[in-house]
Amino acid sequence: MAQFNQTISVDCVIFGFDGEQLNVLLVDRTLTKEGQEIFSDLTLTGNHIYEDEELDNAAARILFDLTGVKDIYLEQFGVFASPERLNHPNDRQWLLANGRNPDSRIVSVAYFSLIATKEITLEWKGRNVKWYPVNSVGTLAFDHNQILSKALAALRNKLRSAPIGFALLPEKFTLSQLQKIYEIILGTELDKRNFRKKIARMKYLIPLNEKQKGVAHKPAQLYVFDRDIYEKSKTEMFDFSI
Amino acid sequence: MAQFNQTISVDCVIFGFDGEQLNVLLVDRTLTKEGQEIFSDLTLTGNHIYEDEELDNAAARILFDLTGVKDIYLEQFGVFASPERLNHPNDRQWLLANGRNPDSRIVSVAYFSLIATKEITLEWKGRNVKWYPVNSVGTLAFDHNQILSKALAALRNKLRSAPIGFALLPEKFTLSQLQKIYEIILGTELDKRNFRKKIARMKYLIPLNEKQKGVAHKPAQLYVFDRDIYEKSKTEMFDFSI
DNA sequence: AACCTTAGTGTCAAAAAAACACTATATTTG
DNA sequence: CAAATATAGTGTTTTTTTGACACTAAGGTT
Repeated sequence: MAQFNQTISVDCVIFGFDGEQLNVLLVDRTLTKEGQEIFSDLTLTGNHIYEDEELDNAAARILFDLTGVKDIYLEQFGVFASPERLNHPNDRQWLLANGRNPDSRIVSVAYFSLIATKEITLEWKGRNVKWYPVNSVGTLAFDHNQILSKALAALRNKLRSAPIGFALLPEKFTLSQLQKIYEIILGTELDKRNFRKKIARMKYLIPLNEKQKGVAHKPAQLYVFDRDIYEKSKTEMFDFSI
Repeated sequence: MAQFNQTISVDCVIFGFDGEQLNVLLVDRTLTKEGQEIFSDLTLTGNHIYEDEELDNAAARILFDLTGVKDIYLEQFGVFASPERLNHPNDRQWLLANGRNPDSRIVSVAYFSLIATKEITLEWKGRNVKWYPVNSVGTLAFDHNQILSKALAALRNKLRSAPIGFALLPEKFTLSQLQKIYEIILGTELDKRNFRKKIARMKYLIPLNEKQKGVAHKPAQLYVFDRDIYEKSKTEMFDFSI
């Protein structure tokens, strides 16, 4: 059988939470030529992998280059390799402008990641990378709308079965903040008392001897997420569902 | 950034159920030279993709070549691309013997699939392809043990949330056969009455005016799975969990 | 001091899950 | 042909989980 070589890239759907809404990190690849804007649109963050690099490491590297943070939650959720990936009039032009062959298919391994936006500062390095609210993302380049949509589905799925929401919060957080994450990602309102009943079962949620300060209302108890306890409890049981 | 081209293959973890245990389709790539066996070991079924082929189509093609059956349940569950994929002393030799470059990494998109073994006859086409019980699979070539293990996890996960078990049964089946599939794949015993209570809710499970014949006990009611009703009910609700 | 805002807490009803044992009907055997 | 064997099929009770629901507490602000 004939054997074709393909270019493989890793695309990261980086979700960020700012306390109010869910955002996604996008690259503005607006191209200007002699002061004139040729086109303007957005892509997910991504890059090629090195020849001898693990896929997971490539995704972590891309994330590190953008955020300067390591050990971030990352999960592979799919591969995309449609030959008709160029779904936007600009795509072909952009590939040519970047020295790529627009006729070679790009196989894209997709990861999603969660970050508390306040915990990091974006390292732009000349690229135009910004947070955009997930709800108001318009048309993206290539098949990136489809990838984003699958990423959201995978995120929701995962959030129901594993305590990944903590990655979107600062180290110390309140239960109301945690609840808001569930509400925004899952797109439903949750009952405060029922929510607290459930998370009371999670032994890896540790209350601190510390309260919120400087808020114009009753200060909330602060909690931390104990990863060690979680890792141990994982083997014992499967107790997380909202 | 430098751009490396990679060989992409699709690996299919084809699960088969024979009424008793869960099997997986493996290729025996025993190599003999001048009548002497050089080595003997097993791999998952897989192949390269064509240049302009959708990944899903490539997986379906591989499956069709082996089984002669189309429209089989297939699901992508991961990508594997460790540079250390050659984990067996034979792997390098085998790649050389098959005209492949053992130093170029193979990126492998993995699918799993479900088949009722009795419904098909394997089309060997000169290759040595057989069913092996999942429980007693030994060391496989490359990273195929890892892929198989992830496939099983994905299968269990999927079985809990979607009615895919029917793909492992003949068209007409009994509730006891269905229950056995759940028990064997999930690795737990299920209560007969509770199981039947749950599946009674599934409107796409249609009882026939037909019973088992030639069995030395009370003959069981036969059922069919109505895919159309299932597809409709999917949009209405999410009612499948065992 | 009154007000505003979010934190925090318990009960009851409904639904779902889990435990549990006997009768029915076909074939096979003695 | 009577008994044995093997699996089919069927309801009730208890326990657990879920979902609905409303008031007091404690800070800061006006």
